[in-house]
Amino acid sequence: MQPTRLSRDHRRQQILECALPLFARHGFAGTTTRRIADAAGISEALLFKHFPTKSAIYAAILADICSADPGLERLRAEPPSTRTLALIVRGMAHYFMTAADGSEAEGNQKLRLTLGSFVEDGEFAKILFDKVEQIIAPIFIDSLKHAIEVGDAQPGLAGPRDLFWFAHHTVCTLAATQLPSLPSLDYPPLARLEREVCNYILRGVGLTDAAIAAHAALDIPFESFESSVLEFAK
Amino acid sequence: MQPTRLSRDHRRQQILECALPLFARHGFAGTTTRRIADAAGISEALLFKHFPTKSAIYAAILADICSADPGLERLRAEPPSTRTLALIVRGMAHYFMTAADGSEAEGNQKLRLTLGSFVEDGEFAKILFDKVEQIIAPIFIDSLKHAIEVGDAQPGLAGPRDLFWFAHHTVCTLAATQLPSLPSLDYPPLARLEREVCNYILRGVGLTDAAIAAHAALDIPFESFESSVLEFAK
DNA sequence: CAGATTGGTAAGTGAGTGCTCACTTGCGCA
DNA sequence: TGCGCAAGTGAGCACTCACTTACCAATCTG
Repeated sequence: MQPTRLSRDHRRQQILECALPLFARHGFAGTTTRRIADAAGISEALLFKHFPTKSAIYAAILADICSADPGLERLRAEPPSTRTLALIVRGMAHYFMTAADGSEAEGNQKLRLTLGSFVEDGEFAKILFDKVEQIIAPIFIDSLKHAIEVGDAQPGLAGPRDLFWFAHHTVCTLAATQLPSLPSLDYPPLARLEREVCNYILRGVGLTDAAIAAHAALDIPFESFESSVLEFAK
Repeated sequence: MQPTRLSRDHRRQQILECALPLFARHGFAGTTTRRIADAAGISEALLFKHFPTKSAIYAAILADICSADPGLERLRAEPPSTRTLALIVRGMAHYFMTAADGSEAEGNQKLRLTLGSFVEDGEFAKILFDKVEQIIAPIFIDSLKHAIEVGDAQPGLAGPRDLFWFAHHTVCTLAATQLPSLPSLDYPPLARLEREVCNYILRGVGLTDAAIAAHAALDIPFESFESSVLEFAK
């Protein structure tokens, strides 16, 4: 049969794209180079002409995925406000829930790799979290501080930065329970669950019930975190 | 050298105990039967006289660990109250935090297996969560309902059962970030972090700041979830 | 069109995998 | 005391692992 001849960069990229779902689903040890080669439609030999070791493929995937979070950076320009805070929480919840839902989604595989990273050395999770802390956390923190000044929120025991991560943690495991084909926990339908967990988080963060109610109008259907941000940016 | 001759049950149990940390740290695919046999100080042949396959060893471990949660059932007799609610949340946080801390702790390995289960088929997580829902959730739910009646808490969008799991999710990922030898997130010292996250959860669950403050006295040092329960039971 | 470069593979390599077999050792009990 | 049987093993099975070697066949360059 005729082999499809690709340029070096294209082939490399194709290998990574084919390997990602395998590593995400079966972990590092559970993924063989033979299966990666099969998925990419090439021989193992060619695989090892592009990457010196199996570990190198894994590392390249983790590096790639860390530097690809489009749409989030748009939020950085938004003014700190209670509304922005509610929007971030809502967007975060939606992002994680859709990640768990669509088995082919990019977020799904990112979540799987993150959970796997916890069990291993945690390095991937650390890199990813560093990036999140730089990009999203500041807006959250400023918005929460603003909400406290305005009287929409009451200061709590934990600082805004820790509260941001607590919010993240809540939706992270929540999404994880819905990740397997057979969810580990029964929950109400996604749309309702999303609103429930937002309510919990906003309360936990210190927002008053009045402030939460005032921003319940945000409960418009979002297509994705990015699109919600775009919508708000109008 | 002289082999130590054990009875069938003893040997079987010993194999499981030796295999648990290996599966927890390296996953199913990453753990070899040779290493298990080495850890148990026996030959691979003997291993396969006790278990027909490697999978059977893994399954036996998961089954064992699901049915071993001492101390929790004592809580079931406690009267539903705001104080009990605060105690459960505090105990849950402490249980997860110490699980992440001590690398040899039983909770550590349970957490690792649970996270791994999410990435795989989620079956182990489902079994474990079913058990938790039967044992701990009811006390939490009754206590929260009681707190609402008494005026210590305000009803929220989510029902008590979902709120219980939200609380669990928060501490679960929190613990996961502290699990690797190199934590994925920097946090304040354990004792403070524990109080911070309890504050967040109790707020999220709907408790008024007054009620939370009233039960801040629970912030006595706990040795473990079990001991905290025992202490309260006096 | 010669020749160098590059994308690509068939057919291996030693090391290691889960698992088995023929066999030995030692304890409980008649 | 000696026999039966369970505990225990060394050696090696068939197979898979990550990774190499040796060799094509296109394409580019002059």
